[in-house]
Amino acid sequence: MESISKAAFRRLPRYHQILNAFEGLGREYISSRELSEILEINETLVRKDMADLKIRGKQNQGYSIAALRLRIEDFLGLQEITEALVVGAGHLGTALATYAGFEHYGLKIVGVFDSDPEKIGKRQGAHDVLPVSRLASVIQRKQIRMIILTVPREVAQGIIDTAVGAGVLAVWNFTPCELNVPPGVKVRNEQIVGGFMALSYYLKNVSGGGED
Amino acid sequence: MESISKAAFRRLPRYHQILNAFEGLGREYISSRELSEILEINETLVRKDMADLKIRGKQNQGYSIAALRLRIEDFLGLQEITEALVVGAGHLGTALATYAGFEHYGLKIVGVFDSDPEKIGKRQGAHDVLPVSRLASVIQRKQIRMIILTVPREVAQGIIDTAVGAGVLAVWNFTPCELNVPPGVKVRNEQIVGGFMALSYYLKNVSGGGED
DNA sequence: TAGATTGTTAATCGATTAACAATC
DNA sequence: TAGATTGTTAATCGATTAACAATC
Repeated sequence: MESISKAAFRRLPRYHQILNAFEGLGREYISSRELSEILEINETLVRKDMADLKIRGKQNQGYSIAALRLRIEDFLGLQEITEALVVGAGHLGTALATYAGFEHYGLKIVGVFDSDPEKIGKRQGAHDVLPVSRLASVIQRKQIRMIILTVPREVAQGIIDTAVGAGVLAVWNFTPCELNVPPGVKVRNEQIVGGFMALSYYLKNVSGGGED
Repeated sequence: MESISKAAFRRLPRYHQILNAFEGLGREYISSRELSEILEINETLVRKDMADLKIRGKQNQGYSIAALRLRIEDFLGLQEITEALVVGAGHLGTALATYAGFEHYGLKIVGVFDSDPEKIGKRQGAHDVLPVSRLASVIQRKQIRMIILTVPREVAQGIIDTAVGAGVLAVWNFTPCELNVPPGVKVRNEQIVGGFMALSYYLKNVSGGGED
């Protein structure tokens, strides 16, 4: 398995996004200096990340935007299609299930589930909402490896157990709980409220004088 | 301004969430060992974080869950009410505007804005959707310091300029762009797709053998 | 008492940055 | 050529961990 440092790994999505934006503007090359200024990190660190990715730049021009973007996509496996199911058809689940932008990253939502009889059968984007009772069989039939969890916290662990039992290996968890999974299953916790906490801390302290 | 290391700061939301869960179960104390196992970090690191927060534990028992939770809330300013406006009344904006859980953190959504005439005037949770043209005046009148941005990327910079011009100091940014703001304004980028990228990398590499 | 636990210091590890050579 | 840039090594900085004393 190719690998880079944890810290560099966390920077990849941000590089990728900037590359997309610059590509949209028709730019061909980007320098480590530009990337470092946008991300507010050190210039050398950008070059080190590029070296770790085994990307080489051109003297006087910088790095090829297209090549770098493709390299990151390849590294992260974004060029293969990942089929995923959304469990929980609330507002957040609906937002994720219908967000068109994901297709650029190879993420394809192939089903939406809920346990609320009110929601089951209703159309949501390209899918009808299915009952959670059918989750396991769909995972097995379609060989699904990822689920996106946007259910109430009380039912999260039960659903993940079902999904993992049926063969799921990756869980994108938007519920505010630490879930238990067997070894070999990866959970990514979004814990969205963490972002608010950082801003709250800033606001609390900004008034008193200190900046940033 | 009280401060702790960046890395410790990022752990606070996770500590907080675990404390909530344990408090819900009626537990009074939690040991550094338990916290470390749930978060999959080193036990000593937990104790160091507690020391940085100036929280003292009890020999043989651990840390008082209630005291620790309150300390984190106090540190992050979660005990004051933060009024915020949601800009963008799509699915994600609606999810955030109607999520009841935020009130436990002091976050109070006091308005929802959109530029789509179809959406303006419609009820959303406790609020009517207002036109973006009125954003600046509402910010000024209510002295709003935070906005939550869930608009299409093309209009994000324009809206942030308006909001910052009207006095906003903190931006919770769910759009996939790096926004320009003057010094003294804090932007928190959620870049949700980053979470998917981490899982995609995992799935790409797990089949080949390596675990986790 | 023995066991469980906290709290602290010093050692280690990993990530970032400074310095500088190479090159277009 | 001078200037702009990459790429790499060594130095520094910050975060984590190991070791261990203290104490209930």
